[in-house]
Amino acid sequence: MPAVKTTKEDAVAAITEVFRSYGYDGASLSRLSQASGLGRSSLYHYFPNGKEDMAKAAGEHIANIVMETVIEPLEGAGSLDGRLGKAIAALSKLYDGGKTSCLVDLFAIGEAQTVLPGLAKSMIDALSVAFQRVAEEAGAARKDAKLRAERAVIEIEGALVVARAQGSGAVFQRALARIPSLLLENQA
Amino acid sequence: MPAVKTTKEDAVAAITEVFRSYGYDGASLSRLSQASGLGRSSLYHYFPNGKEDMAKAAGEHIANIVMETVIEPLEGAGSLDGRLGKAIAALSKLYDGGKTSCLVDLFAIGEAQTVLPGLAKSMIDALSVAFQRVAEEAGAARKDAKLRAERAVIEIEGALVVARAQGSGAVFQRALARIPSLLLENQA
DNA sequence: GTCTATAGTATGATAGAC
DNA sequence: GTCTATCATACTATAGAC
Repeated sequence: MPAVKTTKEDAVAAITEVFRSYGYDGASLSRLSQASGLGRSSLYHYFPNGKEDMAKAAGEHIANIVMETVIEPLEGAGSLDGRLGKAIAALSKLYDGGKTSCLVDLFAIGEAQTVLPGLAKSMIDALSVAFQRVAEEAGAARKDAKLRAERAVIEIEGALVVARAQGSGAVFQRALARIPSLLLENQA
Repeated sequence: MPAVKTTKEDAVAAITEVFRSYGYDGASLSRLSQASGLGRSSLYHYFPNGKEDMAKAAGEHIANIVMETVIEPLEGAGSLDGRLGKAIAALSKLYDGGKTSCLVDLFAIGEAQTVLPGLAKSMIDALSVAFQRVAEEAGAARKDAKLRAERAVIEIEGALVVARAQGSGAVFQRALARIPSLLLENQA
């Protein structure tokens, strides 16, 4: 078998990072081409609808990572603390300790909203539901669990914004550390 | 005195809303011109350095509003509850109940970071310090107060992101309602 | 699949008349 | 201060050779 050079998967990963750094509008084809190592023509070969397709691929890429490394561990086997620990570790890795942004944030700005309708909302909903189930399993009533989950998601998104503004991921790490007590503590 | 038609102040307000809706990259001169009612030439008359100057004006505009309607009331006279209530009402108005975005978020993306260095951080810091003083006045130790303030700022920024993703301001209103207990409750 | 070349459009920005 | 006209550049996207 020949040595794999640049697979589409590699390109999608590189493209995703460009969108996460520059947002939809700021992710020009020049940057996407340079980051992926693919020329313009190659980009259009893999993504016939151009930038729009690339953004969709980036969204799916991140959604898959979140599903596999955050949501599934939360719904898997093991102790609540252990499952939550895995999810939090995955979030820390996904956002590079607070140094990278969230596509939910960036893809809900301006025109990106119309090219990727529903993506941001569906990702927020998926994480909220998973957190809610964790809180319910810990003994919280449905309504309380829903609120706790909402607060956990807000902490994550808010801490990423503050971290980016401050140029330091420390605030994100502190926020992640609060998630367990936020979801599990002081249950009836 | 002649009837005031379109003052620079009005233009800045309109321009600010464009940046808040589309981000720095998405705020094209066409949109800025249309929203402000000023032609391209007029825009360059008021803002000699073009888009960069407009973004700076937008940043200063928002910073002034935050200072006058949020920070100053927090540091003014009256009961803690009353002052905090004023600040929260101002935040609700500033973000239109969660329907508009925060420039701290949008101006910390991609190239906007370099054209407006420090703006996002300084706004986060100013609000954090004001919240911290409130928590300290309520009896919190400095370290605890600093953490409470950080969490309050995270709640605001995070709730705005989630609200935008969900297309509903309800989550932002709930977050604002949590600020008082977050800063004042369970003090030693 | 990747290359070169280029179309067509939008961008940010200027010049000069009024 | 606003207008028309325009510049140079960057953009997304496409065509056709290889």
